Amino acid sequence: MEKKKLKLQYIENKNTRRVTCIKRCNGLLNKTRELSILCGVDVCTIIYYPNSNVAVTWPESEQQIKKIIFEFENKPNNSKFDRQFDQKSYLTQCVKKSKDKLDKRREKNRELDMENIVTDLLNGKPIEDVFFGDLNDLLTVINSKMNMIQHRLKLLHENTTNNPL
Amino acid sequence: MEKKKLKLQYIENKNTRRVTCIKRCNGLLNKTRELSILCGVDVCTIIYYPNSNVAVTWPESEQQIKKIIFEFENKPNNSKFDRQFDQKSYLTQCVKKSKDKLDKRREKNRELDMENIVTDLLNGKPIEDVFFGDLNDLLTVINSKMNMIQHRLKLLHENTTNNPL
DNA sequence: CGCGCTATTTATAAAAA
DNA sequence: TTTTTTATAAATAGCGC
Repeated sequence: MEKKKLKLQYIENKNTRRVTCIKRCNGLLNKTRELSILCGVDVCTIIYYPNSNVAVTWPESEQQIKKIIFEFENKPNNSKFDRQFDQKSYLTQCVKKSKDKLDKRREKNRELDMENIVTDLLNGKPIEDVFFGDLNDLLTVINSKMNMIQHRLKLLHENTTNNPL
Repeated sequence: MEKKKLKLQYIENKNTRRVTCIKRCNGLLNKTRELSILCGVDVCTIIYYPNSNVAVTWPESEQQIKKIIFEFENKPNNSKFDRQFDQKSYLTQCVKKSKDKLDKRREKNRELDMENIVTDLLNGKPIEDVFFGDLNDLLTVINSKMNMIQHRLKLLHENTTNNPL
């Protein structure tokens, strides 16, 4: 049943689309209900079935839906349009956060690259084939690995000494 | 990381609830977006964060949300309240459907019970310990298993004959 | 059509960092 | 506390009846 990874685009095949629609509508309403119960949040979901005049909703009661809509339309501090901070500092913050994340990713990628190189070496790749620029980082990785190994050996030793079973 | 099966009830622990809320709000908005894109459905989700005046929504644009709400409030054949059939026959139908489902479940459970008994027997439980009332069903299960085995043996034989690799 | 199944993907609870 | 990771539960695509 070779289920392929979801491509997020309009499903052209009519029947497939219908089936998916039914499944996902149920899923969505269920998720809405769960969020409401688990976290005590005011939440509503309204779905219009295509080519029909039928709307399905959660909560199911028309009254409750109207209450939530009413709140939405009348709350002064509505939605995300009204921030506690001005637009510029908000954006600055966002950019900084993204940069930090990117840096972490890069670091992580670099580590993984190094691990791959180590694996290649262990599999017989000659050290001469490693790019010169990688050698420094490689050394760092190897040192850190050595430290880990020594640390674990020490723990193991302590364990064996204290619990000589 | 023993994640237990979700108990659908208000999460008392404040921190747990907050974390769950953030995750599930994101999940819910994402599911809403996916349904909309995959199936081309008009759909919206509105969430009020607890203890705040902030609402998060999908679609994000206030204009689009208002459009969907407007539809909801003005469509004549709104929602499930307007059925094509009268209430009584609808309920009768529902009850019958549920009963059928229950019967199927019972049957399935019975099968699983029998399989457990077979397992116990194979593990050395004496046949005398099996309840008398179960013996008949047990025989049925065993016969069906035997048929399956014979069927597969047959297939295997055909395969070997046709493709004598 | 709608149900049930199952391989996979996705979501997420809880632990670790 | 927030973030990341990990392991498990839940959703669901594709298929057959």
